Amino acid sequence: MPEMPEVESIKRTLEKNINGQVIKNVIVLLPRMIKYPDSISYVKMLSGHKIKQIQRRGKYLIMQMDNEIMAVFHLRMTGRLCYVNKNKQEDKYERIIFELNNGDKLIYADTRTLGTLYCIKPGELDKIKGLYELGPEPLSAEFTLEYLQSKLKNNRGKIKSFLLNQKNIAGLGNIYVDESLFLAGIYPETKACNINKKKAGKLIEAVNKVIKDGINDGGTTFRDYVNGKGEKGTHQEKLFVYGRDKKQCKKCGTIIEKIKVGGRGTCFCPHCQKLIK
DNA sequence: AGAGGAGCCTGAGCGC
DNA sequence: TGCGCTCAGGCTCCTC
Repeated sequence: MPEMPEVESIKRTLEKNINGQVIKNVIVLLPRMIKYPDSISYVKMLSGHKIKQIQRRGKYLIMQMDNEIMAVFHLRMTGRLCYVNKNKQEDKYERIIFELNNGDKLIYADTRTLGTLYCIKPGELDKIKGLYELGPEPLSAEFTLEYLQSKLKNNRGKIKSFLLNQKNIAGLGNIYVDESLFLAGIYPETKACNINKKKAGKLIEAVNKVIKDGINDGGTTFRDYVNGKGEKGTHQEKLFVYGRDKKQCKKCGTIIEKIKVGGRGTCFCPHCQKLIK
């Protein structure tokens, strides 16, 4: 389940191989994955054009083309974007194939087919609402204590739901949110508006650390995630709470518990993470 | 307006 | 062995 560190790892492993390459042809095996415009226009807009560079924003991957077109990918849970050379055998879950001029391929594969692909012209960013409305990135200059406090103040929902909302902070998903809340010592059902300045500062530190460590480890692989070369990440070995329910907390030895918060499975340490009232 | 829940999807894992 | 159920989770859409 790719979150920001996984998508960043995909970007980094792909860029060396695809920047400057020309897309010879696009084969759309599952047209419904193309959300905008339609699959026929999608193929036309990209075929014969050079990939200038690949960028990441939140959990989105963006291929900038030489004709000012942007090909945008969101991998959701099981999407994978891999560079493969001509002789590699096919993946059962291939959905979209980008044939490159050198004979290699860029493959979009997706088991559960929940990923979304778009192709937009300059000025059409608002066609992708989720991308258009993204909040600041962790580790960026915009992700400040003042910003976080101003957002928390007006939010009466739970902090876990707040952190998962991409309009507040771009790129966090279930794994990194649970880990961030553990590091900050905050119980996931704490109301966002109850988090004071000191705790908000801890939360920023925690989010930044978790994201940075995740990127350095090449992402977290629980099930499907692989980078642009098809390799797994290693950050799963360092998780404190996610996927560790009924196990001992690595800090205090208390048994990690699992509850549902806003419909999401949520792991936490009942000793290390306190409800703030 | 903001919060919460359903739905989209397929595969893995479980109990019977 | 196999059936049916639940869960996994990012995001959009809908309702309250």
